Amino acid sequence: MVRQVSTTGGGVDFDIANRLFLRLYQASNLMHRQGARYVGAQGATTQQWAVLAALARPPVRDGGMSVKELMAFLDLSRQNLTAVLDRLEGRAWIARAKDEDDARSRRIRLAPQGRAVWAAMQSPIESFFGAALSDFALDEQVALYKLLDRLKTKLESA
Amino acid sequence: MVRQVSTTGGGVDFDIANRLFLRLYQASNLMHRQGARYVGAQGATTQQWAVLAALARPPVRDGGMSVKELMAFLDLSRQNLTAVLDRLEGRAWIARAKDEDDARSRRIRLAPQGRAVWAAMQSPIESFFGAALSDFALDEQVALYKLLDRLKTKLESA
DNA sequence: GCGCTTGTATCAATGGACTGATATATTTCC
DNA sequence: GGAAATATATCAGTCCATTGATACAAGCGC
Repeated sequence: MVRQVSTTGGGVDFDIANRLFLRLYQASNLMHRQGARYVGAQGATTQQWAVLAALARPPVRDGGMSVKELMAFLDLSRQNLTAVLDRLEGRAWIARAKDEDDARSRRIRLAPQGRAVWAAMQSPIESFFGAALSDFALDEQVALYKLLDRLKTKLESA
Repeated sequence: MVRQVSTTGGGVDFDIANRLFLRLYQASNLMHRQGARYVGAQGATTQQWAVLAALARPPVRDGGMSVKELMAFLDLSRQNLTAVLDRLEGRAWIARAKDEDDARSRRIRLAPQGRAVWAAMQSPIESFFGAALSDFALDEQVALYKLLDRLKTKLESA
C-alpha cells in the first residue's frame, strides 16, 4: 500500500513536500534548458555561466577563488568542477595561478577573454531574467530567493 | 564594464534575479546529491525516483503514462527520458505496453517489482523530506511550492 | 492510396554530475 | 625530522541531459 498523503513528526506533509521537490526538479531542468538558449550564443553553458558569475563578483574579481571555495559556492563535487574548469581554461576564459601564500592552492581568476565573454553575456542574461520573472513582483522575487536560500542551507546538512 | 546591479523594464532587479537563480542552481544540485543518498539504498537515482513517483500517482496507476506525457510532466527531452526508461525497464521496474487505442503510442506502467521498490522507498523519502524541510512551517512550504510552480510555468514559455 | 502528422526509437556528439580510488605536492603539527 | 592533514588533480565507471539527424510505424485527411 502506497502512502500518498501523510504527515511526519516534524510538521512535514508528504504530499506538499512531494509537490515542492517535483517543482524544484522541473524548474531546475527548465532553467538549464532555457538558460542554455540565452547564453548559447556566446558558446557557454549554464554551468559555465555560474562559474563566470562567481568569479566576476566584485569582492572576488582581483583575488580570484580557490577550487575549494568554488566547490562550496556552487555546491559541486571536485571532479565535476575540475572538468568544467578544464573546458574554461582551454578557451582561455579563466586562468589557474599558484597562490602566493599557499603553494598547494591555486587561484582561479577570469582571464581577459573571460571578462569579455561575461560582459557580452549580460544582455542575454537580463533577457532571460526578464522572461522568467516578469510575472513576479519584486517582493515575490525576494521571498522566493529567501526560501530557496534557507532550503539550500538546510540541504547542505541533510 | 560589468553591470552588477541594474533594473530591467519589467520590474526585474538584476541582483535579486542573480541570487534567485544561483540559489535555485545550488538547491537543485544539493537535492540530487543528498536525495541520491536516501534512495540509493534501493539502487535508485533521483531521476528514477521522479519517474516512479509520476507513475505511482493514483490517477495514473492503472492507465500508465505515454512517453510524451512523461516528457511534459518531468520537463525532460525524449532522448534523455528514453535512456532512463531503458534502465528502469532493464530492471523490470516499469513495463512498456502498446496502447489499445493508438498503436503508435505506448503506455508506461509500474511493474510489480517497481511497485515494491516504490513502497520500500517511502520511508527514506519521508526521512529526506523531514531532513530538508523541518525548519519550514507548513505555510512556508506551501508558499515555496506555489512560487516554484509559477516559476516553472513561466520558464516553460521562456 | 498518398501524403502529412504524430509517437516512438535510435545514433552520434557534447557536456555535466556523481562516487570511489589513487597520486602528488605542500603545509602544519608534534 | 617525520607524520598527518590539506589542496589539487586524475582515472574509471555510471548516469543524466541536451541538440541534431535519421528511421519507422501508425493514424488521419484528402
